[in-house]
Amino acid sequence: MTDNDTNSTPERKRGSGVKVVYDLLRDEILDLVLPPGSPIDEVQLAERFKMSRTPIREALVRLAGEGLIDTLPNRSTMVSNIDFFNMHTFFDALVLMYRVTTRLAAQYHRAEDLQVIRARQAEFAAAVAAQDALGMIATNAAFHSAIAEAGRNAYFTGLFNRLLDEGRRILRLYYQSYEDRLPQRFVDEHEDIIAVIAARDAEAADRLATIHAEQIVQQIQKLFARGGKLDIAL
Amino acid sequence: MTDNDTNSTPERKRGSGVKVVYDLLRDEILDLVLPPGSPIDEVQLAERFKMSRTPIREALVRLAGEGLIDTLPNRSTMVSNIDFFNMHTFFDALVLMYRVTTRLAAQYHRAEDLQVIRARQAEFAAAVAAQDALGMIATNAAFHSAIAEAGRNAYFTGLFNRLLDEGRRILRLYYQSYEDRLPQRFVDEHEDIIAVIAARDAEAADRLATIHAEQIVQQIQKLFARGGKLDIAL
DNA sequence: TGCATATTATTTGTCGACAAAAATTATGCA
DNA sequence: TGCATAATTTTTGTCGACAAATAATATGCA
Repeated sequence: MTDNDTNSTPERKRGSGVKVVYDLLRDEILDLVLPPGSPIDEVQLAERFKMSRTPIREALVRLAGEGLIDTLPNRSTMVSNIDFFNMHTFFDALVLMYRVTTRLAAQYHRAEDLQVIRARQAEFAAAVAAQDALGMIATNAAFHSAIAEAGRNAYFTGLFNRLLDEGRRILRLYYQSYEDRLPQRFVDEHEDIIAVIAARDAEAADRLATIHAEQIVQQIQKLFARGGKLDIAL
Repeated sequence: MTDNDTNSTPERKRGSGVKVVYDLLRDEILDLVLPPGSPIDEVQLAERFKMSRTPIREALVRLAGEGLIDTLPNRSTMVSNIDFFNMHTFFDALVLMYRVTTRLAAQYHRAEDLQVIRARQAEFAAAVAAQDALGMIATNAAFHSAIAEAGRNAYFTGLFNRLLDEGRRILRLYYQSYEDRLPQRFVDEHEDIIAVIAARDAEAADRLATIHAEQIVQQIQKLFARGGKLDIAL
């Protein structure tokens, strides 16, 4: 099965290889196309992407740095597991980042930020209307990520985006069982959040974000039963 | 100065190369041995560590993932700059993480955690007594990192350790000018923090951590003048 | 001399190959 | 047959080399 068939230029732009592999693997992991525990084979990926193992390995190192894959020293690499036992730490962090980023957005956003946020909200509403579960997950994350960007704190957006990624995996699990559910309320809450951000009301933003975040956390917790939440008043 | 002296086996354990390079470069960056803007030359590092460019590059990819170095696509790599213009985002994140990690430590710590924390505090006190500026910076970070570990939230400890790293660079700048200063108060405040953690008083832990964090922030801000702070009540 | 273009040099990204570790299978002995 | 040891296979970590991309330098022309 020699593959030097008719292609004249097997050329892809230099340096683009890692990004292609990284982006695709990342999406496949977050969408559970590669479920937790899936083995990652360098040689196999090299064949699949028609490149040597070097750029593949660089992409894997990056993914490992973000905790999306786990690498055993001299042995196998696999998609990292979802830590159900410590799920509460995820919820604690998610709620706090929802609050902080929304609050900072109310304080520091500029006019153009609101346009982006409203565009994301429109996409989310469209996904909800279309009953597109995967689309809802992705656009919801994009919506809140846009809010975080308006807050202009790279440390918070960094952690938050990571949490949203992990949430994408968890929600993917969730929506596999429930399919489509409780969406319209989220759309309405998003509108309220946009309003208080536009009004630069940091306290209200904090309050609404808290409610919004705990709402979604509770929905997920119904599935992965477990008690207690971060007792932090702000 | 050829150094293939008497050693028969120039062999270093397989897979250990990246860690050596990563750890050393990381320390040199955080201690400002490699100041922001320093060029990173792969070939030069390969010669220095007597290995090929492959493990060097992997170490660099990791460092880039943590934001410690910046990589221009097809061109040079250099130690990332300290973003003085957005220093307030650093302070906001640092204060919040001080609070959250200390609060969680009060809630979730175990007996053995306190032993570790007290050991770190002893090391910090020793560094203060010895007027060892570099030691103070490192042991102070280790002390708070140990508290964060006791809080058992990997998301928070991840961001916090990153902030402590960045703080190590900034403090290194700070202590270069002021040398030794205001240390005993920090030692005392540490003791108070340990006490409220041991008493499992989350509210007090939050309060003391806030004061402690803002204390250090204000000291640094005196140098890098700039107003405003995260207006978040908790 | 001043500037645009061409040549050279430097550095990065990618490749194929080899060796070390671990896993897997085979072999030998009781 | 059962188990310890040895051979084989598989997969990872490392290496040296080459080519593309950029920077630095040289060349030619007005």
